[in-house]
Amino acid sequence: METTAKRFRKREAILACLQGTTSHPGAEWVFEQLKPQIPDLSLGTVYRNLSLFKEQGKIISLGTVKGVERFDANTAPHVHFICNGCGRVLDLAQIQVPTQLSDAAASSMGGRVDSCQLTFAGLCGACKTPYKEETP
Amino acid sequence: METTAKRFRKREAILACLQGTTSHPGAEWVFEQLKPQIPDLSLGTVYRNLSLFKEQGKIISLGTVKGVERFDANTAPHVHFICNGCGRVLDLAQIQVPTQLSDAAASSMGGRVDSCQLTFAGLCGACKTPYKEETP
DNA sequence: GTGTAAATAAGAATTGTTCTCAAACAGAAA
DNA sequence: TTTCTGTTTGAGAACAATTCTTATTTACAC
Repeated sequence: METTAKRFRKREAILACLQGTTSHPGAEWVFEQLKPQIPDLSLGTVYRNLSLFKEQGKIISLGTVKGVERFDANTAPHVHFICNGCGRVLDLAQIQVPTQLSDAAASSMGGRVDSCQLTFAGLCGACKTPYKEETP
Repeated sequence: METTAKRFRKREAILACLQGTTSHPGAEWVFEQLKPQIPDLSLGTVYRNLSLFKEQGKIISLGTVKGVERFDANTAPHVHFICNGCGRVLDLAQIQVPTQLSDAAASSMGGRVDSCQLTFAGLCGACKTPYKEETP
């Protein structure tokens, strides 16, 4: 029977959805993705569980892009690029934040550094050379 | 009469307020600061003008911290530290993001890098060692 | 004075997110 | 099986930050 996954926890589906994409989506996107498979999914459940995963450290928040909080199931420290054109968030896996920067940060303000986020913004390859956009 | 500047543009007051602080505030904070001097200031005006300044490049947005967008009139690239204890945002003027990182970012994704933000998070000196009393 | 375009106040509308609560569910115990 | 108990959920109300609308005010040119 095809009663496989649908009867089980939606929580797992939400985490799996995030783990199965590199698009650093927001809650709404996850909801839209899962809705066809899980028609009785509620947007509130998506928010609730994303929030839970964040607390548990299973996912991280990249902050809000254009008013929407974006998430990443890749919890390893890595660098991001936000396209101001299309809003996409890309991983820049090649780039590492030098550890001496973290050390310098900690010592320069006498506190403790728990995490760091390096984010570049600009235009991605596709948006850099766009089709001509007209205002009517 | 002391009706000198207050009857003139609120826009200027909003920018000046942001330029006169290092606290990386949000719209509400700016509004509260100016309200005593400009009693008929509207919160909408603060939002509108912050948005305008951002567009014009006169200020930058640090993104949202706990749901509130924070701004900085210091448009020179610099590093920030967010204290998870007290929520303050500090400048780490001593630290620079190596330019080769930006270059690497741009070339690795074939786009254009317009800005970068390096943000550390953790506990500031005060929050790291709480209740440390000074000698009386 | 009149005309005009920019800036504003006030608050309504919008939007992303959180909260409430009753119902559904999963698993343990009887 | 049936009952019990704590967990998860759907639906939508509530909320807060931000944006939008509109009528009014201002600055300035004529």
